[in-house]
Amino acid sequence: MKISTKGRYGLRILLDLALYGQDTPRLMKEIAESQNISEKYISRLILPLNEAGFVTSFRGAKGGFKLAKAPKEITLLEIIEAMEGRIAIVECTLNKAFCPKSEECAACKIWSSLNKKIRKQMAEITLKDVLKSEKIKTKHTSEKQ
Amino acid sequence: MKISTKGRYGLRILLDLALYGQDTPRLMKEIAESQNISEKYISRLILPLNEAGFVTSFRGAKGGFKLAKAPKEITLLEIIEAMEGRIAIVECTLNKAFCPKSEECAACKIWSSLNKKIRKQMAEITLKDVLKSEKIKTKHTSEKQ
DNA sequence: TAAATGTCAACTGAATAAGTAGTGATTATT
DNA sequence: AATAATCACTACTTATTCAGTTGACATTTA
Repeated sequence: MKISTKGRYGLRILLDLALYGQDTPRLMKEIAESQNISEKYISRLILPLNEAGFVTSFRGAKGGFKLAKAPKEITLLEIIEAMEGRIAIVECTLNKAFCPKSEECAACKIWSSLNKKIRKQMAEITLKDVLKSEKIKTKHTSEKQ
Repeated sequence: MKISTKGRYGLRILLDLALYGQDTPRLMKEIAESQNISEKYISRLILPLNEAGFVTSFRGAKGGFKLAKAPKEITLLEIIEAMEGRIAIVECTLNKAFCPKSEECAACKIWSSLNKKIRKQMAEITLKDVLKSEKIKTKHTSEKQ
């Protein structure tokens, strides 16, 4: 029952872009330094974020990344699922052919229902909410998002 | 974001006891056969369930296990946490010294809040709920196993 | 007292996750 | 057009965790 580092880093990258990448594109190098993640690893992690439409990439000199959507339009669920694939707390939620015994299936129903609730909770949290708690901490600095 | 087999098997064992172990103690061997798990593995998995007070063990000949509580008194949260330890979808929920950067901490707040919600959801589901969906399925057969 | 049971620790193999290395393609600047 | 800076993608290595087995030991009822 853990969110992988992929998922966690995905959130941090988007948070970083929301904070510092609104005007000019933000370099992977900058994200890497700011977030203390190797540049190489960032370059791998940012790919699915791009694919999911959360960031826009600008190639060439003066290139980099910008957030492609408003923070309130990006949910935690979308971020995590972009990074880790669909959330399924047990296998049979995704793969129905996974249950051999009937008892297992009774349990499966419960797992599925719980899975649905968890995904719902995650869909109700947006990047903006994360930003908010970030801002409270740094509110003196008269900074924008 | 997966429930481990330990947790899943824990639920299945309790479900099995709730269904078939109410009158006479149920043998590990029987649980093992019914649930298609090796007897040896069962013997390891049932330990934390015993420790948590969900089952009572009877030693010696004619021994075995019985459910120690009413199904409605056993929550999914308790079962999983007995089997896997406290649920913490990210490490810093348990271990505050885990956050080096401020951005991480903003994220941490969100993770903690989500973690709390997930645990709440799981605390609202009891073994009785699982039993219910099991019974609906097998109500024609007037049979067990 | 012996057969049947539960308790416990140590170990092995498999699967997954985390992170690195390197190569190629694209594009703004000069 | 050349170049330097960027993103895009694949293959690989290492570390960690998970799943399950083995086997010795302790307890208890018929």
